[in-house]
Amino acid sequence: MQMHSTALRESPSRKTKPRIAVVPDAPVAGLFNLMGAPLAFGRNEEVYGEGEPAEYLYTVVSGCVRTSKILNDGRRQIGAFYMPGDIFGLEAGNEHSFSAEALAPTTVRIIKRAALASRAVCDSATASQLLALTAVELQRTQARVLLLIKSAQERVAGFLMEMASRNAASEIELPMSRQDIADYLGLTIETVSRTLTHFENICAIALPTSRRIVLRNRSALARLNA
Amino acid sequence: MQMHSTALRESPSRKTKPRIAVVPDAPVAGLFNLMGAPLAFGRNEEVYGEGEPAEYLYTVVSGCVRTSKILNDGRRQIGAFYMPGDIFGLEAGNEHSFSAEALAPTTVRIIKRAALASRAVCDSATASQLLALTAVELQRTQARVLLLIKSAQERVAGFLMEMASRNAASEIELPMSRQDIADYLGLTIETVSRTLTHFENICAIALPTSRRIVLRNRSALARLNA
DNA sequence: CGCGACGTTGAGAGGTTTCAACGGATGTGG
DNA sequence: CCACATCCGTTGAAACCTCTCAACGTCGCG
Repeated sequence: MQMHSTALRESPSRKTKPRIAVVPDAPVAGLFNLMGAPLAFGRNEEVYGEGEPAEYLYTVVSGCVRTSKILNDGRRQIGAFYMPGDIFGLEAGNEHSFSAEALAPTTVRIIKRAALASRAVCDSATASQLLALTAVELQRTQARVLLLIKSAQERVAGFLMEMASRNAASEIELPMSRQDIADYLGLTIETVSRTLTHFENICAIALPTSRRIVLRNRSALARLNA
Repeated sequence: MQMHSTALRESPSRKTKPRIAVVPDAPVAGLFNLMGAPLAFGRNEEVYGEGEPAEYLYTVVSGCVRTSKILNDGRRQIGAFYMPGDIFGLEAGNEHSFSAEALAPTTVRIIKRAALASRAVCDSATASQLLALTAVELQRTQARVLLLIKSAQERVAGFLMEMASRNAASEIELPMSRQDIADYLGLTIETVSRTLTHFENICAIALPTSRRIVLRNRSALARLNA
């Protein structure tokens, strides 16, 4: 059994107290007119836990959320990263198969699943939006599978491209730690770090800060991504 | 770039001519009352191709289907294996992102997506079945991600458990080649082969034939699966 | 200043791939 | 019916990649 990852290095902190966020509406599906008031979470604060009943759907207003799961051997698997406008909390069953934590100070808005479900029964627009949401999630997960069968370089390059595609800009501010990236890509923190400095050495990227990445040569990255 | 996989070793054959299958209804969602007459495909015959418009949904009546995709570097990625009762052809967009081929002589039944979509607008039962179908697909893909971050042994063990869970019996007849398994798990054919013989050596399985696998010690496999 | 969380770098061990050869099963043609 | 070609699966040895263990550097903060 190879492939080490974090075993709960994160200390769940509840330092940040909930506050009301003043942020323009993110580009979410129309059904989120039904959303309640914004909720705020501090860094590493848990939005919901694995195994809890999945009562709500969430949309990120500001900040960033990761979903994760601890395997029985202690390794951690990241489900996904959600940026402003993204919706998470969707589940096939009635309870969450991942837990969700805020990567940074984050505000989300919630909607009751039950309300959505009952609405979907008569309102086909709501139903099709739910379907579309699930389909998008499926597509992302399939893209992830495509990454995971590749080499470390390709995985990291693919990850950078994915992050860049959300920002449009060529400079990315990563909200997650190296450990998060490693657990997301099924690599170790050291391999991620080494790969990034390798990319810097071949001038594909620049690393002004460890959390800030400038894409110098996108086509080179795309080539590495194969 | 590590990790070699097949580059189109299969020769698409159209030897088998379509015939009518006489098989009891598989345990599929109720909406498949709308299904057309059974269609038959021969070994390695293509059901649909990547990039083609996704006009139909399919359900496997007998046989087995794999979905696959050729990456631009020639490697092949298997999307999934579909057994009798399974439904495939679901797509987020309007065209297939994978191609589908019969692994063995196979019969499927089809339904027009457009018909389903228009029906879903007024019939919320149909809509929720579609949603459930997509959710199941999502869950399977997430399970796949969980496998892919693990070691070769764990992947193969997990694959065997997955196959066994569909058969209930402790003896599995694999419809797919070693290469298919390798491409599904992101490993090489040699690693898959070696891992299987290793499992045989530790008496976790028996291999009467290369395609036939007897599970001798499920808990040992589950442990390897971690 | 010193501590702790985070990130980088190095060296060695281990796992998986690569390249190669072999054996068995299947199907075809003589 | 047998010889042969082909496909599929297995096995071996060496190269390569990633992990593991360890040390060091940086940053923010009490």
